[in-house]
Amino acid sequence: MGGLLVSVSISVMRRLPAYLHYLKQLPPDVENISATAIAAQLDLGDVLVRKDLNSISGAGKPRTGYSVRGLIDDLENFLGYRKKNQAVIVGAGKLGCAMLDHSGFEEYGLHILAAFDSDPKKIGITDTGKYIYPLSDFKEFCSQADIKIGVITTPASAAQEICDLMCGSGIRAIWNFAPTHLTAGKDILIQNENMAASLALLSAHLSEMDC
Amino acid sequence: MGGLLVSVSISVMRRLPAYLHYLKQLPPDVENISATAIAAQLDLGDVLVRKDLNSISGAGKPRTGYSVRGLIDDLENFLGYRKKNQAVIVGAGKLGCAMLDHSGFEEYGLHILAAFDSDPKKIGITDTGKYIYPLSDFKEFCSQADIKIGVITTPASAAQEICDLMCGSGIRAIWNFAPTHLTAGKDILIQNENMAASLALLSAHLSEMDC
DNA sequence: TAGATTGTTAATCGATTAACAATC
DNA sequence: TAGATTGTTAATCGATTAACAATC
Repeated sequence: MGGLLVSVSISVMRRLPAYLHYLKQLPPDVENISATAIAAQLDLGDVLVRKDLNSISGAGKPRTGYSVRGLIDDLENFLGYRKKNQAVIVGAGKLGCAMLDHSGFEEYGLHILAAFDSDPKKIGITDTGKYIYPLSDFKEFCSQADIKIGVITTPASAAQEICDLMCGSGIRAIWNFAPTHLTAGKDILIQNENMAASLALLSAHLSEMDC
Repeated sequence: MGGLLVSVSISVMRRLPAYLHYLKQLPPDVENISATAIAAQLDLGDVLVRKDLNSISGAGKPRTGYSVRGLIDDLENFLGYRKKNQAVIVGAGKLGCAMLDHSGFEEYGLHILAAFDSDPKKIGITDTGKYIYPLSDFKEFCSQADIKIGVITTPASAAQEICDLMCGSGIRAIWNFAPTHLTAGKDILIQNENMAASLALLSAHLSEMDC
């Protein structure tokens, strides 16, 4: 039930999950760890790690380092992994269904309740027993369940329309997998999972090596 | 068959696909467009757009702007979307299969040939007719087909092992969806699709709003 | 020509790193 | 105490923005 009001830059935020993951896979008998050790494992500078950790935790002690347990606690709280964020998906294609049935997001506090699709053939129930509802039920469902997070896995052509629908249904944060730029009011966070950019970076790396 | 050897920072690279997507969805009668117009649509600064475009294309003309056609050509070539990059997936779970069957990556020049899994129950053929082979065939397959890109969609626990296998099979660029940090030789590009970080950003945005 | 737009050089901003002081 | 490690202040680096000159 933290609620610590610390604000941290986006670059820092991106590294925090990596620290947490590293700490969690340490053998259970490791009680303390130094920033230098973490940095070496994750290919980062040691001062950077110290600064990052210091900004969300006060747990570091000279000579001994950081308490692994304490750091995990602070990271999980700060990252919201101990909250239960309810979410819904729009777009029950392959990717949408894969995400709906994927249990791994629970670990990060994301609980995906259901998916919605405009295609009547998609309506039904998945392998893991989750429901796919008609898109017409979307707004009602979201306000009933007080959903704040929406995931878009539609084709690019439908994404902006769905984005608007989400904004009109009380959703405040959107995780967008459609390869397109979405516009929404500035109190709505749009987090793009930018696969096209990732692919371009892979391709560029290969081209570089050809020379 | 471009091959222009321009190198561009990662931040620029990430924006290029957004420009391309915007240009492609313009009505076909728009022949020229100004950096200012693009910038407004994508919530970017106009000078930034001009600099980005200028670094990969020489097509800008004072007073008229950029040729939409010319820009699309230059972007597609630069981003490697017109190349055919062959790739394979390891980890034929929900996400792996969704990606294997997803036709959308072709548009970005990524052709996913097949998937591999260590679980014998997963071996077989998908809805779209692609094969899932036993992991033991992986190395042989990659060298035969001269595969340079590997996609990892295994659980975190198996990811490093698969990463090593890929490196030993001639793969030069890895697209990692497992939530873990991978280490490989520095001539191998590891592109992490950092979902945990995305989720943390969504969660942080919601917490901020509670106050 | 005048005006819109590009491209470039200088200024600003933010993030990372280096140097060092503080502490157990 | 001496030494390892943290945390902080100053320096560097890179990316973005502002100002302006060049061009059609």
